Amino acid sequence: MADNLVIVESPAKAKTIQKFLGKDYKVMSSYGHIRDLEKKDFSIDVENDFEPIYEIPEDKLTLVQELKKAAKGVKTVWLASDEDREGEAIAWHLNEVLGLDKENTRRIVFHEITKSAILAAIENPRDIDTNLVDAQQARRVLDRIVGFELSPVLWKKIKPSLSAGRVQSVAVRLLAEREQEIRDFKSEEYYRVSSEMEPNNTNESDAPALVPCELNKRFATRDEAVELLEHCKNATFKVADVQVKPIKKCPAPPFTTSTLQQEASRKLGFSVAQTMRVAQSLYESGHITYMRTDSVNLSSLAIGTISKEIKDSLGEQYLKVRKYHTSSKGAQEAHEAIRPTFISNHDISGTAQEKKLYNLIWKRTIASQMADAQVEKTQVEISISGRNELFEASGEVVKFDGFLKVYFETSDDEIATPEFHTLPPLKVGDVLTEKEVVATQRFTQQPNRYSEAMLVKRLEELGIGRPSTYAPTISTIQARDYVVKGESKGVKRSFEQITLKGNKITTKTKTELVGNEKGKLIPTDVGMVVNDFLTKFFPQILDYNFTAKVETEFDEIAEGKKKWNDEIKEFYKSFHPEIEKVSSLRLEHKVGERILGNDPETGKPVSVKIGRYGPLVQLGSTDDKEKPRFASLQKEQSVATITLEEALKLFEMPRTLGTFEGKEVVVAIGKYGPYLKHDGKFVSVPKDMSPYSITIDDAAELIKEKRASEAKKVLMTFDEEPELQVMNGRFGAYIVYKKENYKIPKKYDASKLTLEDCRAIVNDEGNLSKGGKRKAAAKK
DNA sequence: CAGTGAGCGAGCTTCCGCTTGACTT
Repeated sequence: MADNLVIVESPAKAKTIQKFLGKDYKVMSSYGHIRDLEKKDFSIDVENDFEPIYEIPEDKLTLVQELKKAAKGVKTVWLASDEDREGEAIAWHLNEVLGLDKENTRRIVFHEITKSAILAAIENPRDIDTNLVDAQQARRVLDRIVGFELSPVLWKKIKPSLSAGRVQSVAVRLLAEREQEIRDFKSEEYYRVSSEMEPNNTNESDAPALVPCELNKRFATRDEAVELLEHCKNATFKVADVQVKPIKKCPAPPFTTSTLQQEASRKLGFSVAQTMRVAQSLYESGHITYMRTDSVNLSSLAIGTISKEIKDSLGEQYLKVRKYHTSSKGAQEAHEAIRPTFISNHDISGTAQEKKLYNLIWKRTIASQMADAQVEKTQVEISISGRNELFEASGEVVKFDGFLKVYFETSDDEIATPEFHTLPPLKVGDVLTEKEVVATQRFTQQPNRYSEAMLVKRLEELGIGRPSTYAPTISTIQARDYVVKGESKGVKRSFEQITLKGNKITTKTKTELVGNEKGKLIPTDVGMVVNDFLTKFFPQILDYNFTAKVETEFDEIAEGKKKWNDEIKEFYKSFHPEIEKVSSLRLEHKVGERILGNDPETGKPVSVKIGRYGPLVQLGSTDDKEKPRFASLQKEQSVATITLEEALKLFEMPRTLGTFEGKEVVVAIGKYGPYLKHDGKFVSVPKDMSPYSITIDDAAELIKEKRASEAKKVLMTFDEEPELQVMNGRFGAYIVYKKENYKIPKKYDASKLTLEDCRAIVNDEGNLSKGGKRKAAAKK
């Protein structure tokens, strides 16, 4: 029986520490928090100094029982949760819930999982820091107040089940404002002039022959650009200036959660959630250190092994030991940076994704302790006789590759290698001849939408959210339908390219795709309307600095300068009346509603707004004797941009097309797009056909096609057993009997099944497909 | 697979931060 119980937050960590401490110590994990505010109710006693009402969540009950039992049997309990606000609170909750007594309880902390760090921690125990715990309680209570008071206002004013919170609402705001910028953006035309020139005295054979360069001025009009090209026909080009400057390039610091998510997104195309899933599995199998961290710090042990690795494989000159400092707001630095546990492992075994991510982490870690790259940058200015504009060219020569070496070593296509191009040797006064001069019509670009990783970056800069919540926040705002991760297909645009070559000027029209963005976060109508509402009525909460402001208060609580309930009371005093006020506001129009005009036929008003099930258009008003008509917006339409004409069109659905085989055919737009209804059956209208212009003949054709493909689905029927059919599905033949699906075992030839075979298959329980059960479980 | 929405009704939804789990085609 061990004399000591050590409790940490993560089971993987527990396993490692167990190895360091040996059998006198039993190391267990709390799996994060063991207690929280009650899930259902507000659970803050406002009248009683904002006393929080805690509960042990159901899924933690057995764990807590086990911890209690373990604590009873030992001399000393060591609370070894992380050294940050949340970790301190976990220690305190454990202390309370397990009923530990002061004599036998120690609080210890360490920032890195190394034997020496843990032994040192055990030598230096302390008491639970109640001020830090109070700072956590303030954080927790504030978030509950904001979330649980704000959300019901949205249910009442916009639509049920929506949510708002200190973090998610600001995340949506960032996206909504960017979207507004894009909507307001007016693209402007300009002309960019570039050229390729050849030095007249080319004698060095291995140097590049051509100088790519660009004019230092953009032209607003085509005429100005053409005028320059005309001028270039007879102009002389001379090197006017050559500047050679040494530049130093420094490696990036080791990964934190947020930078790992950004790099994995850029270089590997991983989503934020995917990165975390893969990193989790690397962590659990012991390949990397903890993946939820805001620290760029490396343990001295790690710096030692990394230095040795660099010296041994690349040489001393590539080594430069560096200490990085975390600059991000609100960082709590309870862990190390994300790094390989053993830097000597250049590769690991695992899935393809695990290998790729590990490789990225390995390179970044190694590079972070390597020498700067020394680059010589040459900037050249080329004058045009008779004009003031200049052509500019630049080239770079790597004098010492330094940390860049680890990128060059493996020429992995997925890893972007920095590009350096060199110039031919040039000196002032050298004369050049133009091979061609090209003026290209360009348009100023609309701002980019956020990718998941870019959003995380921005949130981190603002100090909003924590490493453990970046990925969940992104799923929440999508689950609420505030944001979709989507494609904006972009539009084709043509542009002109005017080329001067061999004293001739020619014009070509080319096309390009603009605004084509994949996997970007796009706010929905609901997201835009909710954001407008929240920023208008609760500007203090939606303020980008709100979190930073409350964080400084939490810091003061942690330092013992302020009492947490006083701070919360102060906040509540101003916040709660706002909630009451806005909640009882009688608004003339529904939030986000737009009046589009009147229907020319009936004269009734047409409006667009967010309904209980999403965006809709309304024809007629509720005060009218006649009930108003409603129709949902189509996927590509939006509350902000729909016109009266487009809205009126929506009311044309559902529409009766005529009759086919004596039964009515109706076209309508449903949840899954346009469809036909005929004789109680549904047929989808293909994407290339418009439901507005479809004719009864088209419809009849579609119905027949559907029947034909249906017929192919049924392979066999038996007169004796009408409830049994052999069907042709996506994965081959299967049997349907009394609405249950059965697999056909391999020993049968599916095309030659007899009724007896089928009965035998159905009677064997083992052939029953479990598909239905899984769906039922997923619904929960 | 296949719209609903304007008022008698019943009760539900929701926050942020810690941490993993496991019904398998």
